[in-house]
Amino acid sequence: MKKSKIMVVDDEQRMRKIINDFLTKNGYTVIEACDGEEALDIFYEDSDIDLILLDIMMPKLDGWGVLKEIRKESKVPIIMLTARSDESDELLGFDLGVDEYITKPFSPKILVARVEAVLRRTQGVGSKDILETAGIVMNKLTHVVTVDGENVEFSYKEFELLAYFLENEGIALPRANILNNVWNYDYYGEDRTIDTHVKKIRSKLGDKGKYIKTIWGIGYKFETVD
Amino acid sequence: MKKSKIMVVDDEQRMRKIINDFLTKNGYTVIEACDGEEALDIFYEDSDIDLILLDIMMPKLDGWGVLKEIRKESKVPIIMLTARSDESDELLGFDLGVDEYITKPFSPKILVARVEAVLRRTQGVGSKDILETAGIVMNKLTHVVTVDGENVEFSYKEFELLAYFLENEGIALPRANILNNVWNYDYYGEDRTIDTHVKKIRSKLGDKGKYIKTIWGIGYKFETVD
DNA sequence: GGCAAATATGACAAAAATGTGAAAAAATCA
DNA sequence: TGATTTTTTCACATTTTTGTCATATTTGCC
Repeated sequence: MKKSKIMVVDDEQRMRKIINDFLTKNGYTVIEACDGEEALDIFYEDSDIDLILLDIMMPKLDGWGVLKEIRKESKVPIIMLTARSDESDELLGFDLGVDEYITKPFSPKILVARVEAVLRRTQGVGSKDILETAGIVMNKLTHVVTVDGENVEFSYKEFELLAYFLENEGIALPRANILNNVWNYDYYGEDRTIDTHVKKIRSKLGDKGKYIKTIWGIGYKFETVD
Repeated sequence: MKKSKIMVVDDEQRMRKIINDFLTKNGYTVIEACDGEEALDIFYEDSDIDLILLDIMMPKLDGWGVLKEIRKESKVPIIMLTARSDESDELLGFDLGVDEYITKPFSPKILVARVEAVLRRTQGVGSKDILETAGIVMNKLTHVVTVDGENVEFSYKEFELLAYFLENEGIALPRANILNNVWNYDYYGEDRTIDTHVKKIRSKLGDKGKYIKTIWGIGYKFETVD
């Protein structure tokens, strides 16, 4: 299996080194960022980061800021590093999409165990090939989609686009992002092509077509709320 | 059943990676050695190796040397990788206790088939030799296919391709995957060759040809649903 | 409400992918 | 070697998908 790439964001050089060493020893590829802004820069540059270890207390942009920013357009798993175990912090974080907490100081074993657990949870067999929400089941392996158990045919592009929506459930996706992720990078056509595909997907989804919300002036968002 | 551990000995990094990938994909544990001396070191260290894939041409200590050395004290099954099919080499090898030969370049299927055959011969059990679905029966050992009891002739490539389909029943197979798994790794021909073979297989399967579904923009899928 | 901008929709044409038959190339066999 | 079989390529027909456009509708905002 491919080595997972982990970004460690912490302002203390020593802490970064400790974490880096342990993760590297356990077969992970590690990238370091020393503050929130750098973390965002790296993240936007390098799209294949599998997990982020994020310290809360940092200069410039703190962990919460980074978290919010990233959650606007990605569901990459994030583990927060917190100095003390503060319950209110944790509650806030889970709402914002934190996957796990590690309280400093921690043992290397805990670190690796949590990282592995989160990665297993997020990229484990099931979650990778089968997307499921609100009665819509997409099987990427068999390339079959069922809506409330009924088989529905999707063309290649439609399939890819719907998959992208489901993989980013709850996230507002600007047209530019959609083009970048579902179309080839060398596609220079109209934005509006997306609209046409969305139209077709909505109609094929029947009742559930409404879950593809239009975000006026931005793009679309898949959300299973009425 | 316990995963078999296989040691791959070859000086070419690329070759090791190819073999490693395919064996790992097929559920084996793989250990790599990049020359004869390293192979012996590893073998003496790690006593529970179940099979060795041994390249003949290597610097320092070549495949024959490793073979002789290991045969002094072990009967571990050994498959030799040879660049060309040289009969005198093969005869020499069988005398020295070679279990099988694989001539480069080889297809992944051949690799896995030989490995499985040797392991079966040496450790018993195993049975992935007969594929059967919807009235189509393929015997990989005898290379005989029957459709509803009627014998149908398939050429080598057709047989391999159909077997690949049956082994992956229900899974959408991209053309690239098909090429990688059914053709040799050094095949750089057209995608469309697959189409031609599919055409022939479909016609030979008669009614059941329809079970090879076309997945537009992707490739094919074998599925016994109408 | 009315206006401007953005999105939805249906129709259509362009583009892309596949099916097919035949010929070329390669491998195999006698 | 020549003949035969298998495999690959090619050209063209066919099918499906995809993108664009014109028009209708909706939305945000004054």
